[in-house]
Amino acid sequence: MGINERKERERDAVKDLILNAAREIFLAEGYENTSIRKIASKIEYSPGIIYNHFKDKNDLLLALHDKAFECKIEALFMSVQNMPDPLERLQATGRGYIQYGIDNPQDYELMFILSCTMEALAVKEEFWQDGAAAINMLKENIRECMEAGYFRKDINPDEISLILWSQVHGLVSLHNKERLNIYAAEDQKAFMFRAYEVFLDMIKKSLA
Amino acid sequence: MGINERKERERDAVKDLILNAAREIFLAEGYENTSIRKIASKIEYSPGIIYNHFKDKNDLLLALHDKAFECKIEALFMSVQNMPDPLERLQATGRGYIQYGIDNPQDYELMFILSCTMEALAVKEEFWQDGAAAINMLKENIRECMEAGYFRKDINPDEISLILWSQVHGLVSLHNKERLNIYAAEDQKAFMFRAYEVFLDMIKKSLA
DNA sequence: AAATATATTGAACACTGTTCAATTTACAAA
DNA sequence: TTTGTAAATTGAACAGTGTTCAATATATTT
Repeated sequence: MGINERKERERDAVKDLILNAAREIFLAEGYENTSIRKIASKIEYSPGIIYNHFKDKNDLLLALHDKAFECKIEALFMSVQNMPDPLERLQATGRGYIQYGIDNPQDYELMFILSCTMEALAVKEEFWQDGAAAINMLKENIRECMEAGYFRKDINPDEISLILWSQVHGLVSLHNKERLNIYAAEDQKAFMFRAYEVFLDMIKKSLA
Repeated sequence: MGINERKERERDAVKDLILNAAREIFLAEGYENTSIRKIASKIEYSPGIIYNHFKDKNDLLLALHDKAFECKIEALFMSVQNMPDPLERLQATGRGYIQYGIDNPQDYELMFILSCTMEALAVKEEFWQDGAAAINMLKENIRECMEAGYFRKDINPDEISLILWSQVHGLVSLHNKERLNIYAAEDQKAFMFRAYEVFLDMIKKSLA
C-alpha cells in the first residue's frame, strides 16, 4: 500500500511549493514584504492552504532558515575541505563566509539576524542543529591549526571560534546594514576585505 | 513678537510627545509591533497627527535612531574619557559598548541593525553624523595608542577601528539574536566577555 | 453507490500604514 | 468684537496585512 506514501509525497510537494515561493519572494522583496497572500497567489492556491502546512508565518520563517542553513553553510565548509593546510583553510573559510554574506544579504539575514520566536523545544533543537555542526567544524579546524603548530596549545578553541565568527559576522552585518557608510572608503567591500586580512595576520601572530 | 516662536515650541512639544511615546512602545514591544495607532492613542491624539510631524513611519524611525545615537554613544565615550592610559581606555570602550548593547537590545537594534530607507541626501548625512563622530573618537584613541608605544606606527587606524568595531558588534548582535545558543556555555554573557578579553590580548600582542 | 476522510477554499475578523476632505482651534486684521 | 485666515487636528476611508473557520470539493475506502 503505497497510497499513504504517495499522499504524503503530494503533501510534501505542496509544502515545497510554498517554501520555494516564499523563499523567492523573500529574496526579492525581503521578509516584511513577503505576505501570505503573495505566496499563495504565486503558487495559485488560496491563502488558507499555507496554514495546513505551517502553524503561522513565523513557522514558515523557521523552515526557510533551516533550508538556507543546510544548503549554504555546509556547502561553504565543503568548498574548502580539500585544502590541506589548516591555517589556509581557516582563512579561506572566513573569506568565503564574508563573500557569501555580502552576495546574499537576504539569505544572510534569514540565517543570522532575523528573530524567530520558537516556543517548542523540539523546534529549538532543530533550529540550532546545523549551526552547531558548522561551529564544530570551525573548532575542529582551529584544533588542527594547534596540531600543525600554527597556534599555541593553551588556547581555547571555543573562545577563538567565537572571536573568528564575531569578526566575520560583524563585518558582514555592518556592511549589509550599510553602517560602513561612516567610513569614507572608495570601495567598501575592498576596505572590508583588507581589514579581514589584517585581522588574519593578527590572529596568526598572536596565537603563534 | 514671540508668537511664532511659541507656536514652534508647541509644535516641537507634540513632536517630542510622539517621539517619546514611539520610543517607549518600541523598547517594550519592538519595531514591528509599534503601530501608528498605538503611538497616537498613547498620547491621546488621532493617528493622522503623526503625519504632520513625520513623512512616514520610516521617517519616525530615523528620528528615533538619531536620538538614540546622540544620547548613548557619546555618553559611552564620555564615560571613559578621563582614563589617562589610551590602551586601557580603548579596552574599556569596547567593554562598555558590549555592555550597553546587551543591556539595551532594542536600542541597539535601532542604531546598528534596523534598515531605514533614506532617499534624501540631507537625511543621509544627518544619519551618519553621530556615527562618524564616534568612529573618529575611536580612531583618535588608536592613534594615541600608537603615540604611547602600545601599537606599531605602521598600522592603519581605519582598518584597526573597523576590526575593533566589527568584533564588538559581532559579539553583541550574535548574543542579542540568540545565535550564541549554539555554544554550550553555562553563562553566555560571561563566555562572550571572556572571548572579548582574549581578543584584547590578541590585539595588544599583535599590534605591538 | 454511499460513506468517510482529507485537501482546499474564500469570506470574514481584526489589525496595519497612509491619505485627505472636513472640522476645530488660534490668531490677525478690520 | 466680529470677521477672515491660517494652522492644527480629526476620523473616516483605502488598500493592505496575518489568521481563522465553516463550507466545499476531491479522493479513497467500504
